[in-house]
Parts: sequence; C-alpha cells; structure tokens
Amino acid sequence: MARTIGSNGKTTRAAIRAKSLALFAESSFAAVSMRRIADEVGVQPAALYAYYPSKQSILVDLLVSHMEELLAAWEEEKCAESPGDALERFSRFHIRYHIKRADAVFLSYMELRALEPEGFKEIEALRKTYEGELRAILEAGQASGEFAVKDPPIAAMAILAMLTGVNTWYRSKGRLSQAAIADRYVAMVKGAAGASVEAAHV
Amino acid sequence: MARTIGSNGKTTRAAIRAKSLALFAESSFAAVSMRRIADEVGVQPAALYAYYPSKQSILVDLLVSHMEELLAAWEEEKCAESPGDALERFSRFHIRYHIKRADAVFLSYMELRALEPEGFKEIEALRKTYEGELRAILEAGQASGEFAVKDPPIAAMAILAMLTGVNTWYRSKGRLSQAAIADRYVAMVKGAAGASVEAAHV
DNA sequence: GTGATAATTTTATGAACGTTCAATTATTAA
DNA sequence: TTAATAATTGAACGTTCATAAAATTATCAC
Repeated sequence: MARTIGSNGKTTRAAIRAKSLALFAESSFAAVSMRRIADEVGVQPAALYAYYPSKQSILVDLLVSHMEELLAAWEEEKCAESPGDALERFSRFHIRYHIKRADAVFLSYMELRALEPEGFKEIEALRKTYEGELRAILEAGQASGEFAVKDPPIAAMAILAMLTGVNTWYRSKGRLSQAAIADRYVAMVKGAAGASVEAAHV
Repeated sequence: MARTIGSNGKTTRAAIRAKSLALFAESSFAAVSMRRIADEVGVQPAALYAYYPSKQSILVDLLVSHMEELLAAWEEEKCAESPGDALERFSRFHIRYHIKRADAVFLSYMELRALEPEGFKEIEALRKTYEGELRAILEAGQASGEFAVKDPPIAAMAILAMLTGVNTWYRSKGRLSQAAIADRYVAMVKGAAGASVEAAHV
C-alpha cells in the first residue's frame, strides 16, 4: 500500500490538527508521541511529516491559530459602548469562547514552556494583545469614573485569570447553565473592577 | 566506585525532591527523564530507584506534600475573625505562600493529568479541602450579610483562580512590591465577594 | 580492626522515541 | 491511456527511555 483510497491532503491535515489537540490536552506535549498521533489519525507515523516538519511545529500551529482565532472572534464581537457594558460583554464572550475551546485553551496555558523561543515570542505577543483589550476597557472605566479600579494592568490579569478559571471546573452537565455561570462571573468581575454597587449584588 | 564519599540518604533524597521539582516545573513531567534528574542530583540514574520505586512516585510525593504543607500553613495562619478580615487574611496568605512556592504550585496545576487514578484522587481531596476553607469564609460573610456573594462555591473557585493567577506574571524585580500586589488583590477579591463598598476603592 | 549495613556504581535490559527516505499506489489532467 | 503529481507506506536510523540486578565501596557500631 502507498496512497490510501480516498485519501486527501486537506482532510488529513485537519485530522492531524484535531487529534493532536485532543491528545496534547489530555496528556501533554511531551507525553504524546508521533506514533500515537498517527494511530489516532489512522495513518503511518511517516505520513505526519508530509504536513509538519516536526512535532514541535504541530504545537506551534495549534497555539498560534488558537490565539489568532480568539482575537478575531473578539474583534467581531466587541462594539462601542459604556465601560460597564463592555466589561460585561467581554466577560461573557471570554467564558463562552473558552468553554467551547477548552482543549485549545488548556493547551495554550500549559504548553507555552514546551515552545522554543521564536514560537514562544509569537504566542506571547498575541496574548498581550488580548490582555490589552480588557485593559483598555478598564482604563476607560477608570477615566470615566465608572470603575473604582486602582491598577488596570493588574486588574486585567486578575480578571482574565478568574474568567479562564471557569475551564478548570466547568462540566456541561453541571448544576448551572452556562448563562447562569456567566451571570455570576459578570457580577464578580464588576465587583472586582469596583463597578456600580448594585452590579455586585446581582 | 560504588558508595560515594560523604554520601548520605537524607541529603540525596532531599536533592532528588528539589531537583525533580525544579525540572518538572521548568519542563513538564513527561519531558524530564530520570537521567536528567540523576544528572542534576549528581548521581547515576539507578541510584534514584533506591529512593523512589518509579518516576511517577516522585511526582506523587511532590504533589501530595505540597498540598499538605499548604493546608498545614493555612491552619497555622487562620484565626477567628470577621468574614471580611478572614477573606483578607486568606488572600494575603494565598498570594504570599504561592509566590514563595511557585514551582510546586505550577506543578500542582499542570501535572494532575499525569497522575494515575489513586494519586489523582488523593490530590483532588486535598485541593477540595483547601477550597472549602475559602468557601466557609464566603458562606459566613453571606450569612452575616457582610458579603453580597450569590454563589459561594463558585465564588470560591473564581477567587482562587484570580489569586493563583498572580504566579503567572509575578517577578520579584517587578514594578510592585509583593505587599502592593496583595493590596490590589485584596481590594479586587473583596469587590468580587461584594464586600463593603469602600474596600473596593482601596 | 572487623563485620554489618547503607549508598551508589556499573552494566544491561527491551521498548519507544523523533525522524528520514525510497518505494508504491491513488488521483488527476491531457 | 498515459504521464504527472498527490498521498502514503514500510523499513530503518541512532538515540533515549524507565527500570533491574549484581557488584562495589563508604560508613558506623563494636
């Protein structure tokens, strides 16, 4: 056997991405072998090298595209509104998007250290950009007096950590709906940002 | 050569723990080999097996003892006081302790999935216990009307994620002292818990 | 000094690792 | 129907992996 019946480059590449993502998230980059990925894809190990020059390059591809898609999704979602509304919109977006892409999010947070310097820098820049979106909202709220936040850069990181934390415990069959979870987090995020008092009591 | 001059079981065991912790945190459990650990310790790979039956058992030892020490440290620190004061004490303790043990904290959050079921259960229980400490504070504040928190279990997880997030960006040479950072986080934590309004404006 | 024991070495497994390359078959365009 | 090209296989490379057993040396109690 050589070329497989019905084989197709686009399909195989997509399968490699999907399976690698699932496996890396489940175990860890170093714990997953090329042989294991090939098994999942249903292909011989050597076939992977027609699509990626190395194992590392699969990881970089996954992480970079995740961050780019995240930024693109936010660009599409965000709109001009009051800092309070923007903060709420951002929070709901972040929770929704991160729950949907739990594997990619997990990978992004766990495997940065597995990256070689160039890849690391690239991801780091994209992450800073995203963080900057939230920071800008906080600064706007600070300037308008709507928020009583003392230190926007730190608040941005704190809020992001809080929101992303949902992923560590969220289960689709849990006692709360995704909307109910988002409601509670929005209230806490507003409270943390020192937004209007009644917001913290929702 | 066989036994090394000045060799001592206690010292070697401590070195294995310390080096393994540093290496696992820097790379990842799967990415670090027994050979690498032995190199760092200054010993032959086989010597490690006089102290641990397997690589996995080193990880379990590190994770379990970290959680036990964390719980013990909090037991020593906590004291009877108002929910607001308790929440502040907990936040400061958490930040201080986690910054000091950054490697162990990182490992605890990253390598749970590398554990086999028994080890995982053990760590999970210890973690739940710690989480319960914060939840109890939030419930007390909710009962007394001091906090306007809606959902203590979720708030506990949200606040823990926020506080632990400090570790992802904290650098000892940063623009803010550890105390200044803790001040900002205490304000945000209180805000998230819907504590007294002026607290959120500190 | 001598015998017991603690600590580590040396040596060696067999399996799995990432990766390369020539050979081979499926598909496509003419 | 044939030539070009896309997709994949099978076999192999040297290296490293976690771990095991026996041999060897240091230390310590007497």
